[in-house]
Amino acid sequence: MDLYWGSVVTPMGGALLVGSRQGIQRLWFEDTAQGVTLAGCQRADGRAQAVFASLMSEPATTVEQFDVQGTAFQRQVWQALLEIPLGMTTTYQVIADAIDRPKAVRAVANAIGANPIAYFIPCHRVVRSDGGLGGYRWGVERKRAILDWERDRVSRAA
DNA sequence: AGCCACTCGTAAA
DNA sequence: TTTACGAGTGGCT
Repeated sequence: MDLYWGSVVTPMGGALLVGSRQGIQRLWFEDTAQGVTLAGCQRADGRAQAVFASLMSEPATTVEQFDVQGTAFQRQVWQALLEIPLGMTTTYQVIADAIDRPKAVRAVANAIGANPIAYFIPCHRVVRSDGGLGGYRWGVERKRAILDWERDRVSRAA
């Protein structure tokens, strides 16, 4: 199997990263990482941190860059998330339209909630059509914090 | 069968 | 204007 795991420090707190030779499998924020199974994984903090750093400087653009498991529908949704630019937000409805399933908004939201790779598959950039923030598996406060942090980063770069 | 990180139309305050 | 509620909707367990 050849799975490794390690702790990494993200701008919004510690996280657990699990990966294989094919790429990251999961990235979970530590304070809500209950349920993550590390059985059969070798601890390799250095490797995890290197992969993390590389993704921070060069964001992924396709789901193939990760070793994620999911249904065809979920992978399609996650791919759409990777196309949202840093510092921008979109809505659940826009994602549903983008994958050509305009009526499956709710299913899209479920798929987004099932995203196994926090932050790098940017589910935090999806908000409600009515202007509300929507939900976040790791707490809406963190969702807001990530969005603020990203906007700040973009404005500094400009 | 039942659960949802949604959305829209309608209605009441 | 804002808030509340019902129904439509579809993937997933």
